[in-house]
Amino acid sequence: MQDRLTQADYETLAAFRHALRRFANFSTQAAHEAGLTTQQHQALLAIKGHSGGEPMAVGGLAEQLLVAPHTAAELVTRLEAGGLLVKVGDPSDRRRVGIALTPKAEAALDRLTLVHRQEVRGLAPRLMDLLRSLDSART
Amino acid sequence: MQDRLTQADYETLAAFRHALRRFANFSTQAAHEAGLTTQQHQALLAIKGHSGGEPMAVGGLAEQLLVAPHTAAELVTRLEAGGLLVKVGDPSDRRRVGIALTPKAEAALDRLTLVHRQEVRGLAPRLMDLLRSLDSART
DNA sequence: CATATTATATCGTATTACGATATAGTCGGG
DNA sequence: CCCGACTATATCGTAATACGATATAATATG
Repeated sequence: MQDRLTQADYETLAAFRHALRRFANFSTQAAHEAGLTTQQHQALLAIKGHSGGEPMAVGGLAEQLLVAPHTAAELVTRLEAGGLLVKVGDPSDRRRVGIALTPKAEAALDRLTLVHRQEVRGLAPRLMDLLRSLDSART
Repeated sequence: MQDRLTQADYETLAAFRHALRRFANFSTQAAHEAGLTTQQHQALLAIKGHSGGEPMAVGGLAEQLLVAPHTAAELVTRLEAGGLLVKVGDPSDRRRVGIALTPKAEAALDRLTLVHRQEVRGLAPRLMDLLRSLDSART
């Protein structure tokens, strides 16, 4: 379990990080081509992928993106300015600000999600290999 | 292959990105506790994980980190100032600047790599599930 | 030997997440 | 029913860092 590190461990972990960076890079570029920053794209995806019944609020977005609530608030402000989402008041708790995607955001996200699914599918075999390599030496 | 997107696709992809963010977050925090930024940590890992015979140069580091060469040069400058690496001249091409880890860097990287291997091992099952989910609907 | 190309470095700038703080709304005890 | 504690969101100034444009040095090519 906590056996010594080998040079192969360093190499595998380096390759793993490299693969993650390549994916992040691909994603950032795809987002930019759609006129979005990668954070904006990931915010839209988090909102769309939010399965709960209630619409997502600013705080929930912060939680999904692992940023501070006030950072999510800033992000939402920029997205709203770009016409990608609208704020909807929550009658049951008027502090909360629900957020909903606009058709423009849905369209952009749809395109981005298609190419991302494609990319992840292509990436998967290599990623799985690396994950297994890091695990295989386990006692 | 290019079948329609379902709500499940959005949710799986959102969960995948969430998992990646959690890993990135863990890594950044671990690096900070070791007195490094995450880029510095990843630079050290890339250098250590570089298997080629020649020592890694600034340009090679840039390639591994997917940043512009001059960004890698800045990063190297900061790492050198922190006593984490030393530049070694290349006699065969005096433009090139080889980079080698100091014992201090080796020690920090050793500790970080152990906890990262642990974290990746814990992360692997979930990640593999998500990767398979994105692939399973494939025709 | 002049010019193009490659490798690294410098400088100013823009983006963005954060800390500190502010405002608005909710809730529970007395 | 109202006051203080708490929660949700928002604002502002700041720091970190990757980038574009550019510079310098070394090598390669014709």
